[in-house]
Amino acid sequence: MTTRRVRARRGEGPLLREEILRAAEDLLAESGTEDALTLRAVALRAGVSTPSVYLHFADKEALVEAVCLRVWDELGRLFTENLGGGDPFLALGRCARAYARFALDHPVQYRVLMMRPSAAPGVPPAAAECFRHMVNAVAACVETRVFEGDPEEVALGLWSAVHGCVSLLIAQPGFPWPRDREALINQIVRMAGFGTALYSRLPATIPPSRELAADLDAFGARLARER
Amino acid sequence: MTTRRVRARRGEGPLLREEILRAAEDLLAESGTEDALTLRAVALRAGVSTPSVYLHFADKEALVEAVCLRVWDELGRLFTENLGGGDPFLALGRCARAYARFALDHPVQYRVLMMRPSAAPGVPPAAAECFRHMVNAVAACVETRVFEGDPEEVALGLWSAVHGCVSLLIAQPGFPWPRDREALINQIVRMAGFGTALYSRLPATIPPSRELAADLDAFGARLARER
DNA sequence: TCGTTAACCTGACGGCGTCAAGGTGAGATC
DNA sequence: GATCTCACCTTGACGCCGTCAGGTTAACGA
Repeated sequence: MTTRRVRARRGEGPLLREEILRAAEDLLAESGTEDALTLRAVALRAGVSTPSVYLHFADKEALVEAVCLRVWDELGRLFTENLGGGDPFLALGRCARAYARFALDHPVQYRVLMMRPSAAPGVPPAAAECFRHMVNAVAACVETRVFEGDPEEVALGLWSAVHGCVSLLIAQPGFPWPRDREALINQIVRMAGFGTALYSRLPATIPPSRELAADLDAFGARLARER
Repeated sequence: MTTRRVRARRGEGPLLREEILRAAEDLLAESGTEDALTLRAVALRAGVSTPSVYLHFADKEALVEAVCLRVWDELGRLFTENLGGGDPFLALGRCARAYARFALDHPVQYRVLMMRPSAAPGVPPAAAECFRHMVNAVAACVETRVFEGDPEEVALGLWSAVHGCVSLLIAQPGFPWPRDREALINQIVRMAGFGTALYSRLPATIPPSRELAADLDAFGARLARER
């Protein structure tokens, strides 16, 4: 759309904000990289002059951030969906998988918001809500004693693990990744969940590898036998 | 240094490459962000005209990458140091901690190389060597049976966990991080290590949270009693 | 001394984010 | 219906950026 936009009527100025966001969103979807989001390109697409963008966004950074933030509402929905009920440990796992799937479904937006030096101090507002959800879910796991310690710290650890996996998948597609991404995510989520549950219970000095392996074998076998 | 560089003698053209890298390195260290690495600024600092940079680097991307790659030799050294000997599981832990420390010591370089869409396909050469080291270390752990499965896949999982933690620390300083970074790293490393060791041994369906917690308690207690 | 050529420079191009200033037309006012 | 007003948007420019085509300079071999 290079046709000139008709001027909004009085009191309807903010409409332009929405149209600019739409234009930027489309541009991002088509190009697949945020480099395509130049103010000129966005303004042209919205049928408006370049500096008009400044009527609704402080600078380019604010525009890009706003564009990428739009999809994060979806993530909030995913969290509340998956944290619904049932066993809190399983709920947390579902939640982590949903997070990973979300990130891989929106790689550009995820990169912009999570893998760049954030201009504003503090947590990105959208991520803050998700984090709050997650801390609650972890707290529920602490309640059932599957986790121990400060829910915030534990949540940060779990978040780190999942974020690490998806961010590497996004930024380093050249790594020797296994075919099945879903399986990899599952591996990470289980690793993080069980690892968190286990490590706080271990004595300060752990046995040598071979003995630890045998002990873990026994534990796994016993767990399998019991049910 | 804005003084003009004296022209290199015949056959000593490549010297300029080194001086440009030095200038860029200094600029990066002083500013703390790769945005300061403009070709003009680097060239000025090196006492040379802007297009002269192109005599030794294909484009800006190549220059920035070369600058950031310089510190990765150090990481290779750290790996071989820490993977030296002793229990392979412990060695892997030392290695992961060294990796994290390295990343936090060189946040800009780490971000540029690991948290951006890599232009070149395949693993960044410097990271590839580290990865090879890590796969070997994991293979040693598979040897002692503390880990199971394909060493490459397992290594990717461990790498993901540590990378996730440090990349979040670097890109999201506003998160409610605990005071003690070292402790956080330790938590992540232990989580990843023990989680990887444990999860492959568990039955397909795991017990509900409270029972799992009790089982893990018992396991931890038994392990503590045994030594 | 002179020609060759490696080493480097000049000047320019198009594109970028950003800003100061000006236009313009829809709706209120008379 | 004419006029005024000001919310909405444009024009034109600035300085910076990466990049390139072509020219200049000086170290060396003959």
